[in-house]
Amino acid sequence: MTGAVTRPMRADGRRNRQRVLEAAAALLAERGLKVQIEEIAQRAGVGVGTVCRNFSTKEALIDTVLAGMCEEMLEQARVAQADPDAGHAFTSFVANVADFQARHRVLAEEMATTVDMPTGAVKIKRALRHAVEDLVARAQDAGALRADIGPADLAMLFAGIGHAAALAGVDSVLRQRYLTVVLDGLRPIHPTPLPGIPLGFEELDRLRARGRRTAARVGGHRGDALEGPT
Amino acid sequence: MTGAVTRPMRADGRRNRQRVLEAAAALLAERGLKVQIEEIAQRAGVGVGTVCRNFSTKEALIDTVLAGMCEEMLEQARVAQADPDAGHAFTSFVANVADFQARHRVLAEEMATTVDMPTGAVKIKRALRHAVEDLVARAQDAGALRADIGPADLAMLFAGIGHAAALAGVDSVLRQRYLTVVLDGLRPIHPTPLPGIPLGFEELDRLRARGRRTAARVGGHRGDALEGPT
DNA sequence: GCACAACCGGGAGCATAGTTCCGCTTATAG
DNA sequence: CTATAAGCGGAACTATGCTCCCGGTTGTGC
Repeated sequence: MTGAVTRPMRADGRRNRQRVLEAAAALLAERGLKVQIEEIAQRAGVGVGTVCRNFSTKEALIDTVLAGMCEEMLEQARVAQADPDAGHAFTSFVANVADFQARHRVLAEEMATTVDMPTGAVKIKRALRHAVEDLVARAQDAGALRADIGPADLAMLFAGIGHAAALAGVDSVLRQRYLTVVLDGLRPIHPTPLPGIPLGFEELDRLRARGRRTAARVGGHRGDALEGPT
Repeated sequence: MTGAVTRPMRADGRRNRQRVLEAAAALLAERGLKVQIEEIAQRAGVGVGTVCRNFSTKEALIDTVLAGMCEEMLEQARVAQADPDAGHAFTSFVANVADFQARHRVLAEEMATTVDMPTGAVKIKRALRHAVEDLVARAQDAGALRADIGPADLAMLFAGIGHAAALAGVDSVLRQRYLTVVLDGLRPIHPTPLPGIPLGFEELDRLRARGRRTAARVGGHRGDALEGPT
């Protein structure tokens, strides 16, 4: 499958690649998509050429980083699935994802502006979806989650929470506040029925495929502008 | 006060300026911040030169558009304030803002990525803040809104909702779903107390000022993220 | 109707950021 | 130890998009 058999790749090369990946992850986490290749190279202690040799394009690099993050999330989903208390499994998973998003600004941005999952992360993505479907279904069976919510609804809400979390930045207390509000809204005791029907991942995909065309990977370049409706 | 008295500005010039503003608003709404000046010019039926003469820079143009949007929001806040039912006033205002954000992708994006308020919209912003504070306080007095929420908390949640709404795109039903979830979470009947204290606008400002340039320097703080309510 | 200057269009110029290329360095095999 | 080529750095190249400018057009006052 790999060319590794014929040529094991030089040791220092492999090390550098790893350092680039780490530097990229760190910078993407704290600065978002607008980091420059040169910065990443500098942080990794290599030249830009090295970065570009390992990752033919900036997008490829970002995709690789994101794929790693997806794997991490999947792992958290697995942990949650192992929890015998379905309600707790669900809330803790949601909390972990929100926390994760807050720490990794890129992810939040990605989920915000675009939608394609990158690279060969397709497999991971599918696994993640199944895990989420399972967590949702079990939480609903256990009466810990309102029944009119679908797994993809959750994905959308994740995006929203992650967004608020990103704004809250380092303040984990604020993050918890908003997470709690949403979780309260997801409890089954609520009188207000949701309009429409629970959203599945297929519908979400269809919806996104349609609504996109404006989604670019490396979005706005501008640094500053406006504040909210405060 | 203005120089308008002495020099009425040529009629066609004024008309063109207006058309540019409208084109910009439309394109920003549907495509976000990454629209190009040239596109705007084309849509307005003028040359790029005309755009740049009226608005010295792209940012200035966007700021102007945003200022207009803020005014619109303020108007909606006023309408809500006129409602004698404090609870209904609150929910309808929130719904309007979410809807507004969904229709104007820029606003959502702006709220997402940046924070500085542009232009001389400062006055409008202040008025908007006071209106929101009033709406929140009255809703809480009326027992329609949980007491441990501050007006700035709301601003943060707005951002989250707006984000989810932007993802939902044109689908207003989906928008309604997520809005309902959050509104349910904001009801006062909830058992889960929110951590921290209600967020005021001053704290929000401070937080934002800090968190912006000082990028979230988040190492791996503890392994266990947020805990589910109970 | 005429003169003046405000306004217009769109191409040239400039800044930014990603990608490519090439001569030098250095790990690795024999 | 030497030969070889993988890997390295960073300058040059390229592409994109905002801003400025100039020659022509057109509204406006007389």
